[in-house]
Amino acid sequence: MPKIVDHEKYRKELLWKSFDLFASKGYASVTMREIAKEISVSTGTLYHYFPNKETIFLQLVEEQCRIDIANFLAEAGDVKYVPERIRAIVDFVEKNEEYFISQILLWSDFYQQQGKSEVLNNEILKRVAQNSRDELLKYLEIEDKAVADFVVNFINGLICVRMFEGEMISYEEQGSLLIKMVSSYLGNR
Amino acid sequence: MPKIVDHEKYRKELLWKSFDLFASKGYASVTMREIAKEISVSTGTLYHYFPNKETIFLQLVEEQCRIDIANFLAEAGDVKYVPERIRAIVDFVEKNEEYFISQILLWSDFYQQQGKSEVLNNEILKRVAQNSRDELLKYLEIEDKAVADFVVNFINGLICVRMFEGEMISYEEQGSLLIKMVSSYLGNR
Amino acid sequence: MPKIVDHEKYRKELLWKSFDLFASKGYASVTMREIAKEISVSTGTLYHYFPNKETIFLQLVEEQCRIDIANFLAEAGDVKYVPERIRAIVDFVEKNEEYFISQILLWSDFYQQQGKSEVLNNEILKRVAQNSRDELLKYLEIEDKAVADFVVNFINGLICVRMFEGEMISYEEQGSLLIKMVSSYLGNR
Amino acid sequence: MPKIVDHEKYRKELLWKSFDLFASKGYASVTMREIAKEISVSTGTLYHYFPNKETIFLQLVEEQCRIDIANFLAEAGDVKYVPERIRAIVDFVEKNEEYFISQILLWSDFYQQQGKSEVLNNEILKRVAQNSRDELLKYLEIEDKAVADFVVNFINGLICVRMFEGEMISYEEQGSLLIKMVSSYLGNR
DNA sequence: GATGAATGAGCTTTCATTCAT
DNA sequence: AATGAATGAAAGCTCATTCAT
Repeated sequence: MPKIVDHEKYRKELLWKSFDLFASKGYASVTMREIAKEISVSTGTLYHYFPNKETIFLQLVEEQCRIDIANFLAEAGDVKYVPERIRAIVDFVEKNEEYFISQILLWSDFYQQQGKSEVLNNEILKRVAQNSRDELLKYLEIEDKAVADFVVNFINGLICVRMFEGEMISYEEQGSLLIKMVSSYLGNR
Repeated sequence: MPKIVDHEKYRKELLWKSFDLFASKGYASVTMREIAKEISVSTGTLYHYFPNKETIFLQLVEEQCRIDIANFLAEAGDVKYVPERIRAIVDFVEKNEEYFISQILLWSDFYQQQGKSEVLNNEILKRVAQNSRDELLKYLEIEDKAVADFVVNFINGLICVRMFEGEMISYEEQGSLLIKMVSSYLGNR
Repeated sequence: MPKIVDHEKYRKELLWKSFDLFASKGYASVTMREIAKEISVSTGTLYHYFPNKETIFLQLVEEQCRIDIANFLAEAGDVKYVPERIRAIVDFVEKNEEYFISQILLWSDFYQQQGKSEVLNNEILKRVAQNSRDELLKYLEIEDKAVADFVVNFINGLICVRMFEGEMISYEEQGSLLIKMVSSYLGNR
Repeated sequence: MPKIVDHEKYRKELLWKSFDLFASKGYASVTMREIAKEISVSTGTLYHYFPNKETIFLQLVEEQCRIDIANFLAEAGDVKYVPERIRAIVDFVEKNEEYFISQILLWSDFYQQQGKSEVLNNEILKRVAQNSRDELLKYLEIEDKAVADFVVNFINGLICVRMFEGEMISYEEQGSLLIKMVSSYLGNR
């Protein structure tokens, strides 16, 4: 009998332990040695559970997105009207802005390291992006898919812009505008 | 002081020559040797004109943004109505998507290296971001500043989303939707 | 002592199962994990039966040589005249060239790891080398031992040269020449 | 002006300084750090002059073979008859046996590390092997190329056999036999 | 001003071996 | 006896930066 270890479970544990490091330093500048040290194993052990650095990152992204969505849904609760649901998303993003910014940074860093086509063809990333968007669309319950996409895109833009321009743009103002626009558009159709 | 003039001029020349390399490979994965080779000087010379890699990148970002706006304005021409002006921006972004993605990447990269507060307080970046937005707002000629910001934010979101999700989102669909929304909103006020 | 018998038997079984791997990849580039996987045991078990990688290799070489001779003798059959017997050897070598090359490689590898004197004094290797040569000489049935050695040496050279120079040297041509030389020499004495 | 260094000349100097290390430890077990230390430069400098370990080895083999042949020709001098020329080669090999054995070991080691097809298709190795053989054939001045090849192959075999079986085989006996065989064969044609 | 040789810390990854279970 | 998780030194190689010329 080998040492009794639930391989899968331990793998996920290691994954979570490495989260903070990636979140704070990005993909490229985190070294395998650092990860190993952070999660208190040897580099050898790290490679026993993950074939390479890229895989650690990818699996982390996947795990993490699953949790994000669950968190949001739990927190957002059931609200009746579209405007309130958009508001819930905007509020959630505002509250967790720092986190979402570090997410974009992390993805960008990975993107740069791996090259465009690698990223766009990466099965895990594709699945994660698709899944996140789907869950959000499902939550929004806007029949016109293009409009639902519009909302998601705009909110992404908001994060992105806040990242580089800071307080110049306000969630309150732009969120309200988004709601008005969408309401007006959906009402007028 | 003729010497200084030459120095400055040459510095900018070197900067421009390195542009393509950064645009296509990002910040992190470009090496100083590569830059030197691309612009046909030695690494020593590179260090004579720029104190380090980061500075090259930073100065490049600044130069480049100045030109972007000019390019856009030249290409977009004078159009009478707001919808057409939004369309012009969306088209410009679509045509130069690759370029705009590398812009985001470049900025993200810098962001990560410097830390959030550094970026938001960095004079160069602040000026550049402010300036780009101002020029765009001026071009749009939308009286309500919040709405103008809305348009700019959405387009940023579009780029960002396309970067990670690829063809899943279409400029045509989302651009048209943006125009309809804004028109409808402005008309209804 | 039935346990010991089983142990020994199992050890040899493992040895044989690892043969193909060593033969095709050499000594250095085969890892213990690979061997373990190939023979369907854990690395732990591997170390239970063999103290280290080198020992596996060494014991394999010994086992293998014993079999080589048997194989050759079985295949070669009884032929009457010296030229035909030389031809049989050359043909056998040509047919099993890949194998003989990996033999040389295996031995060289060991040689390098152990140093010259170790090799020349290594009982196992000495016995194996001696035995191979003896069997070959016995098969050749050439009375003049120097001539028999000559044949064996030449064939060794052929393998060695083919290893580094490939198709440049042909078995057909050089084998025929060897036969003519030896016949002529033996006839003329 | 850069530091004045004759790049080519210095490269060869570094090459020669690394010779002993390879000769005594083989290819695989010599590390880049060891080489760097041996020749008193940093690993960075090593990589400034050679793109990788393989290239160092290959260029060394090439340089070295050139010298070997020159040495032999210088030492062998002009001798009139074929038997004497064969004798010269055998004597040279006997005198430098240790060296030739380490050569075979070195090549074998490299062979194992790179894989068969890599070696047989390697342009440098092909050229070196061809060249060495050509020079030897030219020296032998035996009209029948097959016979000349025969001599070279046999001598290679001699080295190879001596390597593994040591004193069991004598240069004196086998060399004389080779000469007799070839003389007899050439005389009888 | 200009060159490119030189540095060496640091990177990801591998692997024989050990040992708790 | 058997397992495979764990180790960590060491491998080949990269790269921003310095500095003698």
